[in-house]
Amino acid sequence: MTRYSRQREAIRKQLSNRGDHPTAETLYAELKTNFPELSLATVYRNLGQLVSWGEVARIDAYGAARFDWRVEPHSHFFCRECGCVIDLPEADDIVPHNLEERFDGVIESSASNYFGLCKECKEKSDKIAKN
Amino acid sequence: MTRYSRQREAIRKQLSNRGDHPTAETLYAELKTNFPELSLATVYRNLGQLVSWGEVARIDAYGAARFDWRVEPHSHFFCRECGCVIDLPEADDIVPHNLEERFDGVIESSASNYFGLCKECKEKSDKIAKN
DNA sequence: ATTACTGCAAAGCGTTTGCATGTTC
DNA sequence: GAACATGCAAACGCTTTGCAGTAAT
Repeated sequence: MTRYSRQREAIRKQLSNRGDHPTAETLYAELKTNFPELSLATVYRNLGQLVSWGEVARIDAYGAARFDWRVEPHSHFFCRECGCVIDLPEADDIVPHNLEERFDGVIESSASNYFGLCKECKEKSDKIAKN
Repeated sequence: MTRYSRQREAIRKQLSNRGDHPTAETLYAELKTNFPELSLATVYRNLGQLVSWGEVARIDAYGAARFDWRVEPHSHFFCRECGCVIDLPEADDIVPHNLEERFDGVIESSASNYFGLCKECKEKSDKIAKN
């Protein structure tokens, strides 16, 4: 059976308070300030549990995994400049019609990833281009 | 300038001969039989170059990266059972209309990933279910 | 009292890098 | 002979695991 743990509760709270998609390391650093004895392994272990319980989504990003409080399927944008990950305005993780008919296996889920420059990085590069 | 190398040529050939999406390790193991002095680092270095030259695509899969001779954008299916990666019948990596208008950055590319059971694994699990 | 959860450190995996040597131009 | 490419091993970054101790039920 699963038991209460202060650490898990803190991780849950921290992740739900942030709207974004922190890495385990980021979460760890933040929690560590008010929780000096916390260990990174505990963060990973708890995130793993939350994911397996369907409370949290794991975004297998390029580099370190990111964790997302929003579990409903939705798309993500990855900025190639600053590495940030942004929720896209609406879910479009819909399997295109015909695809399932023409594919011989079973498609259970899908994820669309978009790549480019986020607003901030776009503005920065525009500025540089003007000079 | 870039120079000829037997190793790079062998990697190119091996990757283009296979229709699938091998990992660096798989490629290395295969080439090693006819090329005993080959080093894994060389495989990684050359794959990296081929990717940066646009000759090969890197699929940042879950676990180890996979490499794909097909560079035109197309979707991939990941089997949760055997871990295989399959090209999907047709490219649908099209940025949904409206999305670019409602997103404040620049979307340069996208990738759709599908997850589930491949044909073989589906048949296996069907068989087990019948017993 | 039982057994889940913790912290720590060590190991794991995939990948990259430093360096001396070999190869291509 | 200049510079790119190689092989090897060591280091890397992210993540998991083994273990002895702590804490929740």
